[in-house]
Amino acid sequence: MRVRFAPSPTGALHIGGARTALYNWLLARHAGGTLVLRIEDTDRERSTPENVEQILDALRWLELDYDEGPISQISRTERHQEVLEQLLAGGHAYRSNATADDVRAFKAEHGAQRGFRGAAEDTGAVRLRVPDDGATVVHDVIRGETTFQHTHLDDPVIARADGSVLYNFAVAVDDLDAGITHVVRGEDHLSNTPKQLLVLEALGAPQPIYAHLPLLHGPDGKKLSKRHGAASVQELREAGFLPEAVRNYLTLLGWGSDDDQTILSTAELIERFGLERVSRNPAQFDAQKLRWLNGRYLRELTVDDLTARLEEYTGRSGLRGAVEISREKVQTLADFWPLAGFIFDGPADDPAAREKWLGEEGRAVLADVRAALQDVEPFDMEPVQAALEGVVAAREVKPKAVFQPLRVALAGRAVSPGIFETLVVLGRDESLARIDRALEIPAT
RNA sequence: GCCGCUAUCGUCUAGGGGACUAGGACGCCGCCCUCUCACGGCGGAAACCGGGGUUCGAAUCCCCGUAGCGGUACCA
Repeated sequence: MRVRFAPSPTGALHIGGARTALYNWLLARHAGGTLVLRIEDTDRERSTPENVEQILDALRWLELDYDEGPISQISRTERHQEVLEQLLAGGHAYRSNATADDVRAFKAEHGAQRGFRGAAEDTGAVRLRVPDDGATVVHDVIRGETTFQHTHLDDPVIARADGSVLYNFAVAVDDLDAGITHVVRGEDHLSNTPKQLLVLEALGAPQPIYAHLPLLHGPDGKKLSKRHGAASVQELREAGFLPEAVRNYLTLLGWGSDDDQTILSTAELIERFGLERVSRNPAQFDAQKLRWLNGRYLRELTVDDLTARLEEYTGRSGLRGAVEISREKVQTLADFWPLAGFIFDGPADDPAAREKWLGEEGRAVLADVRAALQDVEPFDMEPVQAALEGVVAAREVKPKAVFQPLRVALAGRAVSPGIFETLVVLGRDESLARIDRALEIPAT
């Protein structure tokens, strides 16, 4: 099996493209086949080296490796010209100066469902000659057979007047030369497939096996964009998702295992993925579910691993203790700092929390807490907990009445990791200092 | 307009003529756990687009309609 991923470098790698890459990768790894990476850069206006680099970077982050390439389509210009001449010489293609207006006029005259046929000229763009009769049938693993009547097809332009080739021609030739056995790509290419098939047929070449994947949409059914949470791999990364969780989630968008299992490691995905079970309906990207899944993966990591990833993500170091007490409470790497940053940067400023918990009553409690913590020895979970529970018992109040004022004193907010854990991570000196500071600030 | 694809809970899906009073997951709601927020556990609400067929019997097969999406570029 030889598959390929062929993005065009006209922007960042979008989630839909990432899923296409992932499916091809899973297929190749499952079958012990070869994944070829080809950069479809025949649109020279929109293709940039920066975009190529971004795509490669996204694939690296997703940990999707390829076996051949990246091959630039532009680098194959010579070969394209050769094949073009071959088609021209064989009468399968012709030059024509017909414009889009000419095509429209033709249809106005012959009916909209009648495909455009041009007359051969000495100059102009190169059009592929579509037979007048018959049909081209696309055999698709996912969709079955789709028949395209030739009479409905326009003679497609396969090379511009300046000689540069167009997508539907280049893709057919490149897949052929690369020995691609399975073309797995988005459904938006289904309608173009007969054109590519016609090129192959004119060349007397065999057909690859096709599989057109359902498209991905945003929560509103529209094209995926940033306001849906993320549209590109880069945005996913910045949002603090783990590549392994993204692989799991993206695979599930359009495919389900036979037992409908949700959490599947990459090894399991490789083991179980197959084209037969790919869905035919478009799927909507659901950032909520990704978050949940990401949280599951996050909690599977060892503290050391998670710490390393968070230190890379935040650019800070010495995070281990804070990570250890926060991991139950975060779903993404991005959730960590808002929750635990106070440990390093000092208490947050939340007037509402202060007002609610550090009034007269709260401060009185805090004073007791301070006294109780002062002599705790050692300053570890158990003794600290015992000391605080002593305050609760002595004051005959609900635990919350003691813990919340303390929390606000330490974190500046009403939400934080567990209070005993937080105290221990901060240490006695820092904890007492923060309590003192809270007591100094006048009640509002 | 024309050509084509698709159609099960809000979302991702299981289902491939009787096993369906339609299963799972996210989300949502309730309860439990509980120092906040989470995590975890338990329970609940929630769907076969509409209409015709075929059949003893359709979520499952066929047709029509409708809707969504894609293509219709000298874009990819």
